[in-house]
Amino acid sequence: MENIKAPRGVRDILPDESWKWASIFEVTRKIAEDFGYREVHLPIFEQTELFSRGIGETTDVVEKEMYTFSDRSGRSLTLRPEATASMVRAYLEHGMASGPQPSKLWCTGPMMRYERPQKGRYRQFWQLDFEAIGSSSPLVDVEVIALSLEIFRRLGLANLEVLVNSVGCPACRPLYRTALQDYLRMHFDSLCPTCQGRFDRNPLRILDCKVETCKAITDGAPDVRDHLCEECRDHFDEVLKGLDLLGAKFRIDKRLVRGLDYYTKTAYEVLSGDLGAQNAVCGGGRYDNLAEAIGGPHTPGVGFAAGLDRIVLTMEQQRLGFGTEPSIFVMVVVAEESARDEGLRLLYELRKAGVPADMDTSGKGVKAQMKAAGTAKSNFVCVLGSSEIEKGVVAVKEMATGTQAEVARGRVVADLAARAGSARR
RNA sequence: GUGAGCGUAGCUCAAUUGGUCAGAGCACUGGACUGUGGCUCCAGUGGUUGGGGGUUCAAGUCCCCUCGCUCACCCCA
Repeated sequence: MENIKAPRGVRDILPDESWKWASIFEVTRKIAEDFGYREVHLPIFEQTELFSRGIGETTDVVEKEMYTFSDRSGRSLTLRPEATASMVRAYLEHGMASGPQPSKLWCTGPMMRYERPQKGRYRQFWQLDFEAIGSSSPLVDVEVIALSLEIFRRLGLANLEVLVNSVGCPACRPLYRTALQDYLRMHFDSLCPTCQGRFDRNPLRILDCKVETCKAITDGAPDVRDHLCEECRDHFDEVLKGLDLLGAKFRIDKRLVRGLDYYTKTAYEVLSGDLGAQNAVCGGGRYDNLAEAIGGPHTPGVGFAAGLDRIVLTMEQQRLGFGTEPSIFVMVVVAEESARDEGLRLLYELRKAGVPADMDTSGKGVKAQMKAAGTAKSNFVCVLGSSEIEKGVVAVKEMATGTQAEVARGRVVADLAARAGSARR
């Protein structure tokens, strides 16, 4: 412990927690199938330009949060800070536009951002990422949002808030931007210093400032929806209509803006009421300009990223179940040294039969082996000693009841396999 | 990058105004019960008190530096 520790902001997911993650992946994988999304595995690092051009040169992510390095040939590479840009790159690189549209893809894995760690924020964090690329239909926006809500529904998450908004497109956003600036200019002196700094660079961000005085000012600010072009307005209406149709509970939040440049039209976010300041458990929206930004043909797309670390935090906070923690079903206990070979044989027969089984290898006494079986929460113990071997039986003890019975050696594996099978259902 | 709080055994925490203060519980290992767990009792393993420097007769306890953790700002998943 003296010297080498995990770097700041990263952590180990140990066995007591990893099985919970596995159960979330299982649920997610099933939902992906149910919605027709196929899994892809993407590289964990990319050419730096993919992100600097895709996400936007002036965004916080690109300006100060990327892990960028040169490899041995001098190429500039970056550990991915998010998955969407990679997904679109893969879509373009493999000509997926020639397949059925939209291409519905998903992936999971770690993302890396150099940020100050705090509750729910790590330098390496896991996301579930779903993207539908190649369609501009608002029904796809609806599907993506519905899919994310279905994940949370099946996991049992409560106390969530769904915020939806439209951030317009290159045609109408600039007009709104100036309208907003015109309004804010009248109150410029009352804005907090941070917002005064944002005024020119990114006035939309002022809308979600947490300072009370800024909030009061932006309460009266012009609404994006009144400034959307006809196309964006129709699109937004269709999305809202679709969500209503599915009975989705959401709130239109005119303050919802996005930190990444590539977003157009639909923007949405799912907030957890059981996290700290970092309360977004999922964020997404439409990004019709991303493909062009990274050098491809105009290709519309929608998607979302959900934060696994935050989902787990919320689930633990809400004391939700994670399915079943895997455990050893049978412990083989060897009563005497002379029974060790037979014990080993039995152990591997059980394992081959698909019964989770284990055995002590350190030569401990029977009592200690029993205790280990208890700690491992094993359902059964098979005791083997010279007397059992002579009689051709195995003493099978059911740990929960404490009852023990002799079972013929020839039948014991099939018998336990049957019990393990029914126990798992 | 900024601010605040905190760093004592694997875990959770004790240690009066600096003076046997390096401890307890849990966990782990062994024993009481020489072939049987979960209860009880006993014993044992385990810490250069995050690291470095300073003040002092004496520092876990005070001061400085450093590293780390936590929460918040910022930003987002």
